[in-house]
Parts: sequence; structure tokens; C-alpha cells
Amino acid sequence: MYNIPEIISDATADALKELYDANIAMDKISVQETRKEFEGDYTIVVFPFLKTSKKNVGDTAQEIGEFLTKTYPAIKQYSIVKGFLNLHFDDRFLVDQFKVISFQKDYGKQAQKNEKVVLEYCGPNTNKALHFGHVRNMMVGYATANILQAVGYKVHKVNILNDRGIAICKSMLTWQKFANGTTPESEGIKGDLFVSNYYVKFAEVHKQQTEALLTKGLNPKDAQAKAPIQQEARAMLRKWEAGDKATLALWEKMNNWVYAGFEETYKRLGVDFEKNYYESKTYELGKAIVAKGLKSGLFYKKEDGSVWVDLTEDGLDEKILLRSDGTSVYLTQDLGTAQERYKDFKMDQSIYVVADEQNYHFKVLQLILQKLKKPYADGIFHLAYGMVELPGGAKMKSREGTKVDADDLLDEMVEKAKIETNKLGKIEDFTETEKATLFHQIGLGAMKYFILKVHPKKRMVFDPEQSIDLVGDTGPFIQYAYVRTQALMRARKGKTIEIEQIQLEESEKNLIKLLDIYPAKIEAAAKNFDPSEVANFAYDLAKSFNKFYADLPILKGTDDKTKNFRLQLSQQVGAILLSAMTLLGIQLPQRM
RNA sequence: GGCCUAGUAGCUCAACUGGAUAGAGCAGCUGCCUUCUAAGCAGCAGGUUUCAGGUUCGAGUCCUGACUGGGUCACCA
Repeated sequence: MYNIPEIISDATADALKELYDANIAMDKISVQETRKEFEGDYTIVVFPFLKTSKKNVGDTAQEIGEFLTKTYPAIKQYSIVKGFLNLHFDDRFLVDQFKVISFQKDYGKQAQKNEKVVLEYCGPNTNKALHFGHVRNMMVGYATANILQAVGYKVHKVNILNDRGIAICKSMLTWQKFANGTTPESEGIKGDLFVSNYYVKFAEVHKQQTEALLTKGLNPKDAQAKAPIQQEARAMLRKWEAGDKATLALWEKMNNWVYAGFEETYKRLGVDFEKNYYESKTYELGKAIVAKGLKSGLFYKKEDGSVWVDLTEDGLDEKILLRSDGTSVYLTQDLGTAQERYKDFKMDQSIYVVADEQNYHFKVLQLILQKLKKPYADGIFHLAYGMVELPGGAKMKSREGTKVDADDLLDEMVEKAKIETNKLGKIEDFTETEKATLFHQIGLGAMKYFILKVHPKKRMVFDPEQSIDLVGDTGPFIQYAYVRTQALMRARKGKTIEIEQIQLEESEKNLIKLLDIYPAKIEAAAKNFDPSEVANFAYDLAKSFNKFYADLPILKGTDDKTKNFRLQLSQQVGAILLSAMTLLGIQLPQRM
């Protein structure tokens, strides 16, 4: 099905062919909604056609206008302002277009394609709790997966757990030293937070010891490396790599605490993964790939035994792939993980949702895989999102305690939703469970929308002092518009409705025009990997609906024909709001 | 320093990928609830789109150069 701007583009192409015998590229034809300070519904920009018409702007516009009004009865009249041809549509055409939309099942979604996508998101380290940056990652990843699914891709959502290395050893070490055998259960603390606390504890002790060494005259770098606790952590890492049983057992125990904690947060956020990958399991495979590349001469070994790849011809640097002691690095692990994934899914595309500070890493990763002639190399796409900053440009760092903990933020948002909702006093008849569900929906809706309305690649600022609004351009605003549509549906009592032709008001036309382009919006969002296009569309639609709702009577003071049409329009708006917000992973309540 | 990236109202974000007089929300000020939910609606005020050139019918958008911020260039992940 074509939307109205597409229909107009086609018609314009016909006009150009008929009038000037010219085939013009479709992307030269620009059709937009007429700006509200001018008369008309849609506007064609005629400047690009002047070369083919060989006439001045006014004449060209007039000829096209004449042709269109004569050929298409739906176009009632036209007007020309400068180089812009404004078309006025017959209401009947818009009503018919709306009818078509109403009858569509799964409006906005496309048929299944035969293309598989693996989308990796979240990617936490197992030594610290999830923070706001992870939340952005998860929101962008989850929404993008839904959007790709909506346009027909088969999407596999996967997670990568960075479960090995020196960092987790730090938490393990301080737990051994200071925890006296306590556990998340015994302390009643979420597992990831529990382990995270010992990571912070390590940083504290390390700082003290470093400072002590500094007073003895060591330089800062040496002091950090020679601090006893740092040495112990390194020793522990060596034991882990050597497969020491006790170390592995401790590692497993603490990681499991963390995973249990993560699971809780995933569940609250409503995200899920089809499969988990663990670096501890893929790094060996990565090493094997490196060994093969070494044999084929693609990589080379330095005197100290470390393995490198030279990417200077491609404008990049030399990159290390294996340390001199034979242990693997970040890149090695990602090579292994990619291979493992291809074995599992035979995907056409791999999307990595990872912060933009990793841009260089992914360039290198893809280039190496291309040089290795891996079939999945070209399908790699790094969906880079900007870092979340605190006001004043401060960065969030776990170690320095300047991060916003994901769970704290969720609690805070739900609490805020509760306070504001109770203030309004509209849900006194709800049960406690219903109330709890609603507060969760509103609090999370606000947070998710706050993140998703911003273009992923842009840095965003979050001020923990100010919290997230519930009024204006927010999640609850859209939820509220939906709730209004649902109240109307309850009043309608499920009666089926026949749509008849009526005279359209301005705010009704606006809604039809918005509904008309919803599928195109999803398609653009999928093409650009940009959920914010869906978020902003939902806001526009909600805003237009609120205006419609305020301007026009629906149930009372209308004749049957008008009432039926407005009810049907409201139902369709509700359905599309629900569809769009579901793509974003935001729930909509029936009442609020 | 090299490369990458961004700079739009006091603040947080838009701008259909080059189209008309740059739009929303928050914060500030006015109005609107005895008729469908005021988490709403209408209005006022707020801009030399960092700056300087260029490309063209037309530039917030493309090019060049500055300025400012961020990222990256680890035998960390």
C-alpha cells in the first residue's frame, strides 16, 4: 500500500512524463505536508524540474498543477507560492485512505524477509552493577531489534558477558579478604551490587597503598603497579588462566551472583536475550583464529612472542592480537565470538550495540575479519550510541562513584510515578496490584521514552538531581493520550462501525495524514537503526490526538455519522500508539 | 599531535536526509475543568543554528578553514 506522499510522487512523475516527456528520478521529487501557514494539504517542490521543463518556476508549477487537478479527481485545486505547488485534496479521498488503513491488519509491519540479523546488546562486565549507560544500550538495542523485526528481518538478540580478566579478579580478591564469607543472600543485597561493592572496595585499598608508595618516592605508574593488592590481583588472574580449581570455583560463584542480579534488572526493564555468549568461552576460539592467521602470514610475531596485525596500509595502526605471554586481548575474544555466532545463526547481518568510544575497535574488528575472508565480515554494523553524561560534561564512572545505578534510577522513577499519580487521585478504585503495575508502567515509560527520543548517536545529558519529567514531551504524555482513546472505546462498547463520508475538520485531517505515514516511519527507523524516529512520531501523533480531543466533541453533541467516524479515528490512533510504543518496549496502561 | 565526532532558545531535544517565516517540551508569564480523564488545550516571551568563507534558485543540513567540547590512537576490557 502506498502512502499519500508516494501517490503524489508517482502522479508527479506521470505529469512530468506527459508534459515534458522526461523521466525524472523519484528521489528528485520532494513531497511534503503543506506547512500550516499556507493553504493546502501536500506540497510539491517544483525547483528541481526546471531543467527538464525549460520554463520558469511559475509556469512549470501551473502546468503540473493543471495536469494533476485534471487527471486526479482527488486533487480539488492547487495554489502556487513561489516555487511550491500546494495541492488541496478532497475530503473523500482522505476518508477513503483512512478506511484502507483501518482495515489493515498489523498496519505498519511488513512481511517476513529471508534475512537473519544477530543483534548484540547490553554487554556488561561481571564485576559491576548496571548503570545508566547500560540502560541506554539496552533500550536502543531492544527497540532496534523490534523495529527490524517489524520490517521483516528475523532478529536474534544476544548478549555478551565480559566475565573474565583482571577486573573480576579484583572483586574476587577483596571479597576473599574482607567479606568474611557473607553472600548476597546473607546480606539481602542484589548480587551484582554486592560484587560491585567489592570492586569499589578494591579501588579504595589500591588508592591507599598507591599513595603510601608515592610518599616513598616511587613514580605514579610504578606505585600503582607495585601496590601489594594489585600484585595479588595479577597473581589471581594468572591462577585463573592456569585453571586453578579454587580460583575457578570462586569465580563461578561470584559470577552467578552477578547474573542473578542482572536477570532481575533485565526483567524489570523488559529486555531479553535469545542467547548469552561468554568471553571466558570464546577467547580460546579467538586464539585459534589468530593461530591460523599467523600461519597464513596475515599476522606476524614479534621477538617477544606477541602477535600483531599490520593495518597501516588501510590507514589504521598495528594492532596486538596476543600478548607476549600468549594470553588473549579484547580483540581476540571478539574474533572468537563472531565466529561462534556465525556457527549458531548463519546471519546475514551482525549488529553490535556498543558505545561510540569503541568506534575504532569495531573498524579494526571488521577489517581483520574481512582480511580473513569471513563470510560474515561485510555484514557487521556497529550501532554506536553516544555516552550519557552528567551536567557539566562529567562522565559516569563506576570506580569513581559518579554513575547512576540502573536499579536506583528505576526505583526513583516508579516512586515518582506513584507520587504524581496519587496526587491526581484518578485511580482510587484500583487494587494494590493494579496500582503497582501502573506505577511501574508510568515510571519506566518515562525513563525509556526519555532515552529513546534522542537520536542514538548523539551524546545525551542526564541530570540525576532533576529526575525525569512526567509532563510535556514525555512517555506519560503518550500513555495519557492512549488512555483517552481507551476510555472512548469503553464508551463505544465494542460496536462495529460503518465509516461514512463526512466533512473533515483540520485536526481530523492531521491525524489521518500522520496515520498514513506510520509504515514509512518504521521503515526509515529500521533503515537508519534509529528508534528515535518512532518515538518522535508517537509524540506527534499523541499531540495531534490531544488537540483533536480538545477541539472536537466525540460522544456528545455529534450526529451518528460524525460520532462513528471520530470513534473509529480514535480507535486507530490508539492502535498505532500501542504499536509504536510496543516497538520501543514501552507499555501503555488502560487507565491512569 | 593524527584520525573520528559533535556544536540549534536559559535547559533537554526536533527539523521528513538541500526546500517556504528553524519546531517541541521544561523553566517564566496569561487564559481554559457543573458536558467524552486538565499527566491536557490555547496563548505570550525566548534564535545572527559557534564563527568566517564557498557551492546554488535555495544551506541548520554539503565543501574549506578556524574556535570549543567529546572520543580514540594500551601487552585494559
